[in-house]
Amino acid sequence: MDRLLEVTVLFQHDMESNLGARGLTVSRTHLLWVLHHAGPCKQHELAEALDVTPRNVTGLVDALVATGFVVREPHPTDRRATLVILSDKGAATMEAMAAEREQVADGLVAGMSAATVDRMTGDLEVVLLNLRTMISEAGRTPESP
Amino acid sequence: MDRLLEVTVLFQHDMESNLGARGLTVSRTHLLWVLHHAGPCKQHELAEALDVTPRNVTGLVDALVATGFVVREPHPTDRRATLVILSDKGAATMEAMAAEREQVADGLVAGMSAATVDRMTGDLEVVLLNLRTMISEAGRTPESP
DNA sequence: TATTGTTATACTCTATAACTATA
DNA sequence: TATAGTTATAGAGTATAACAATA
Repeated sequence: MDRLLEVTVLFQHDMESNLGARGLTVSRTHLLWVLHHAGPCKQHELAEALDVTPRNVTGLVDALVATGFVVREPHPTDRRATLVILSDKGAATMEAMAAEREQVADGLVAGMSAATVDRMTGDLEVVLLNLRTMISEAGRTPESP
Repeated sequence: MDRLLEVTVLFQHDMESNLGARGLTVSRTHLLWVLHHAGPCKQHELAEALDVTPRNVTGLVDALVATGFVVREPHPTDRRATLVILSDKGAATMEAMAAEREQVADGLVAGMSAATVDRMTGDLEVVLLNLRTMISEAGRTPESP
């Protein structure tokens, strides 16, 4: 199972490098990702989607506005709320990332037959179920780094 | 390949919860892990092992001393350096974590035959190689959260 | 009264740069 | 001069609590 951890760590690390080159961080990208899929959102909705406090969203959106990835607009019907919307730059970035994502997914299974990939996917599904079961059952799982 | 990411995210999240319950963080545990395997270290050595600045190690060790997981001792031959050593509490914690780790590894593949596990391990090895190749080749890999 | 977002404050991880004590 | 660790400063993510404006 150390393979899994190793893949995890490498992936994470590489991801941060690439985002950094684009002027983004993991958290901010996560927020952009939600906007990309859900469309314009209230900050409150973003907080729920990211499982983070509203205060935290304020900071992330501030940073994304400053770097031009999103814009704030007043909510049409609720004057307490603000809508967060992808800018042209933000939308283009998300498009590019989605495309890259496909490439990477293909690259990861390079040299493996479709059957093998399906098989591994099924195996991982079992692991995922086991993991979920363990988490909900007790709330244990250890260290590692 | 989304299975992989999902496993990754769940794992990470659960790990943080458990460490938090013990009064630890991922970074601090990583440092303890190095001490557990390498024995007493100079802070400089820890900085290299964790791939982090010496200044950062100072902060981590400060926190671990304050919470009683490690102690600082003068280096026997180099009076510039300090040795960081696991306390009894720290050592006991690492032992417990190592044991739990085995349990979790078993739990992850519960219901899978030994042959299936071997097969999946081999598949993941290929993925790992592909990932390494992609990283060194260019330095690309995308987002995702 | 309840909700939305903000200011205020604080903790953790991380980095660079400058400084002290030793080699 | 070079090395080990520290102080000083800064930026990112995160959290709680108190507060304003609006429902």
